[in-house]
Amino acid sequence: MNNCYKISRPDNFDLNLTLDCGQAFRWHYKDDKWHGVAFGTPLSIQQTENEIIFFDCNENDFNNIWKAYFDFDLDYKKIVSSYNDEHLKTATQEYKGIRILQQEPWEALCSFIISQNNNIPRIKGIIHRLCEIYGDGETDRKTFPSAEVISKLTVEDLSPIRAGFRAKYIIDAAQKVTNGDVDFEKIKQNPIEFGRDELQKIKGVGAKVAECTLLYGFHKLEAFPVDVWVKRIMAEMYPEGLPECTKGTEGIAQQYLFHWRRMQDR
DNA sequence: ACCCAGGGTAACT
DNA sequence: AGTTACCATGGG
Repeated sequence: MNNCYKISRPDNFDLNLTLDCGQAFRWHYKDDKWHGVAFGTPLSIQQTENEIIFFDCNENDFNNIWKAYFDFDLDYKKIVSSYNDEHLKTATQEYKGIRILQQEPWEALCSFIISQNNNIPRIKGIIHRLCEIYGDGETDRKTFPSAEVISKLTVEDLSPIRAGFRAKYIIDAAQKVTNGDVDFEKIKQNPIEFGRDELQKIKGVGAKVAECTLLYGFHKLEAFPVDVWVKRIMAEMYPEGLPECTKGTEGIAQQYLFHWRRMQDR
């Protein structure tokens, strides 16, 4: 239980920014560490100047789960340095180290259904209650409940999580994922347009939720979620659209711009 | 009391 | 095809 696994800190990786930039909702910071659960596995993780320390984690867990989760195999330095645009240069320098997590598709889908017309603190609260009630494991380290489990619930069963009008959407998503109407394997294997159509079969999933699911759950880096903040950015800075240099990694550019713009209003 | 939040749906013109 | 009220909930 006390074993930990250390790596030297990768280029362009900042744990605090990556876990607290509105892409994942289950991590919380306490006693100099981040605590969370992904792929059914709890983790505590700490960043020092030169190292990343994974607590209660062996080499297998690192290689099988966390290496991909934190996207350590992708060269962000190279991608970000290709952004020859003034706003993007500013955002990527000021918030250097944000990465796109590779979350579980179902968790990403469910989380961003909950995100609609909602704010981040409340999204976190709803997801926390969902996991505490229907996930497995110890308190505060519960797994994210599977689509199969949620597919058998009713709107009344979900009332304690206080998701409001989104409860029926969560259940519809769980049922379609479980019965095969929405096929995650096909979304993985096919071009992004397929995933857009497939995910929007679900009630309560429109363009924005689909883009978030494709970006954070399927690592489709060309996905480009447009929420109220990105809408402001586009109106204020890119009335003609995103610059060419972001082609293929629009989702990464979006994450930097989203966080940068949000921080300006506080 | 009013407005907003990592939106989407349905019912209007 | 393009607008608009409404949807639950909670914080400012």
